[in-house]
Amino acid sequence: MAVDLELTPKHKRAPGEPCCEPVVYPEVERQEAERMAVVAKALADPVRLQLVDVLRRHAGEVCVCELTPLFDVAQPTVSHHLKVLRGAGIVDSVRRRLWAYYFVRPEALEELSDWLRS
Amino acid sequence: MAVDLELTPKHKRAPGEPCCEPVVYPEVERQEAERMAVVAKALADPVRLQLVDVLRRHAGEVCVCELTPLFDVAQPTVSHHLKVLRGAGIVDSVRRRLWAYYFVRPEALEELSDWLRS
DNA sequence: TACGTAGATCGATGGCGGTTGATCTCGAGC
DNA sequence: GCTCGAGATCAACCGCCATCGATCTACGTA
Repeated sequence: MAVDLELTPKHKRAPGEPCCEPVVYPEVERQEAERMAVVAKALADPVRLQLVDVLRRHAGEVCVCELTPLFDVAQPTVSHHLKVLRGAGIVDSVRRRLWAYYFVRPEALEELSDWLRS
Repeated sequence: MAVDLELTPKHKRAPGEPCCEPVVYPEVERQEAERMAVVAKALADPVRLQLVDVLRRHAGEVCVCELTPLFDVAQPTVSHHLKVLRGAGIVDSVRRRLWAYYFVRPEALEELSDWLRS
């Protein structure tokens, strides 16, 4: 029936042949995909995403003592999340006197942002 | 010393007081953060990110039989990743005859994409 | 020196996630 | 009805991750 050919034109094949030619392929290379996956994984937690949101709205630095009380998690947990974000290159920090100040590195978000927008 | 006041003007306080007023806050609500975190988590794997990349470059549907050979993982693994993406609302699928066809739901990426671009 | 505080680290726990071989389901063709 | 293929599901393994109490370190102050 002609209907079959219209629905799956590429899959008429002899028995034993591979099901279809590889006509599709990813344009993003594996290395790029791995880099973006690292950033996505760092953003894959509501607390971390809100931490980045706070830091992005402040061009300068934000003291950890202002970040900790914003969330319903203990202080070691916030510290852990900030460490994960730093490990992904999304934020960095400086220590001055008693306090630690975190700030965003916007370049780290560019690749994923561009890919999502494309 | 005046230097101290310049470095941490907000942290001069009486003993026992909280370290600082909450002058910063996330603009993204927890619910939005949780929704975006779900999408980010779905993209937090190189195989899934490349799967989405392939599907986004095809306005229509792509047969699973074309997706599976693109990656160095077993068939159940690809099926699992597609299920994760479907669970996050990023893709959907239809079955016709023997084959399953997947396609992207671009709306699912909009919120995260807009937040990253903002 | 002694004490208090900011924040990072440690250790333990419980749950989630990626992977795969085996199996199951469903449709097609003989 | 039988067989075969596409793809989803199952079961199991293993490693990673979020969380938090306890502890540690560095600094400031009296």
